[in-house]
Amino acid sequence: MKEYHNLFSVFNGFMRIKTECRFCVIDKYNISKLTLKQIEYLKKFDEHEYVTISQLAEDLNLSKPSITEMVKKFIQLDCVKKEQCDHDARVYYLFLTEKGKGIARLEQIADEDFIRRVENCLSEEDISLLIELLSKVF
Amino acid sequence: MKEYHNLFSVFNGFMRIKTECRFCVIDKYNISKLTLKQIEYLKKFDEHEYVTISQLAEDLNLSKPSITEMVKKFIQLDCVKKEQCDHDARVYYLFLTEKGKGIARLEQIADEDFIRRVENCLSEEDISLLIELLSKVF
DNA sequence: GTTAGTTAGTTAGTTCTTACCTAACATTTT
DNA sequence: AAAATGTTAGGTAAGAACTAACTAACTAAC
Repeated sequence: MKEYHNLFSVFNGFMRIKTECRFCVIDKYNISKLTLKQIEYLKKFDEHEYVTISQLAEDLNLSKPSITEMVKKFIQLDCVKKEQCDHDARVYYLFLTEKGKGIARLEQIADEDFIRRVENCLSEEDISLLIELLSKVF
Repeated sequence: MKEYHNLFSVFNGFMRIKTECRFCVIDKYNISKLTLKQIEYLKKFDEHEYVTISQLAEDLNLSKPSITEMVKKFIQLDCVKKEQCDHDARVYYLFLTEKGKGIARLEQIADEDFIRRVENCLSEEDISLLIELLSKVF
C-alpha cells in the first residue's frame, strides 16, 4: 500500500517533467495561439502531405470552401505552403512548412526531448533495466 | 543510439497504455460530450466546493449570469447540485455530484488506474526498482 | 479551332454554437 | 428603504462549418 503511493508520487513527478518538455515545444512554435481544431487539422495534414484542396476536402469530409479558408489561415500563420501544379494550372499542392510539421508532431518531438532527458539522468545499465521493467507492463 | 530507440518505443507502448486508462475514464463519464471549457470549470469547481453563485463568479472572474447559465447546464448534465441556504433564502450552495467529481478528477483517476495496472504487472522487487529509476530523473 | 461541358479552387453570404456580456428584474435580508 | 443574491432577457464576438454562385482551366466533340 505504501509502495503504491510511492510509485504514484514518483510517477507523478516523472509525468510532470514530461509535461515540461511538452510546454517547451508549445512555446517554441507558439502553439498556444492556435485553436484545437487547427492543431487537429495540421495533424491530419501531416498524414496527407502533397494533397490538393479537393482531395483534402474529401479526406477530411469538409467542403472545399472550408478547406480554402483553413489553408488561407495556415498560410498566414506560416504553417502551410501552396504550390501550383505544373501540368494543370487549376490544381494546387499543399504541404506543411517546418513550423507546420513542428506543430503537427508536437507529441513526438516532446516525447523525444523527454526521452533524451531521461537518458541523460540514467546510466547505460539503468536504461536497460528501465526498458526491461517498462516492457513488462501490458 | 540503439538503446535510445529501444527506450523510445518501449516508452511509447507504456504511454499508450496510460492513454487507454484515460479513455476508460472518458467513456465511463461520457466526458467527450463536454466542451473543454466545461471540463475546465468542473475542475475549478472542484477546488471551490460549496460556494455560492456570487463567490464562484468572483473566483472565476465571470459575471453572475454566466455562472447561472453554466450551473443550469451542469445540473442538466447531472454534474452539479444546488442547495438553498437555510438562513438566507437568497443564497444557493453549489457542489459537484459523483459524476461531476469523476470528470473534474479525470487525470487523477486515470493515473490511479494506470498505476494499479503497472503494479499488477510487476513484482514487489520490480516496483521498488522502478521507483528508484524514475526518481533519478529530474 | 470553337463550343459545350467538367473540374479546381475562390468569394460572398448564411447559420449554428460557445462563451461570454449588460440591463432590468424579483426575492430576501438588514 | 436600501442592499444583496440570483435569474431572465437580450445581445455580442469568434470559430467552424455550410450553400450558392462564381472564375479559370482543362477536355472532348464536332
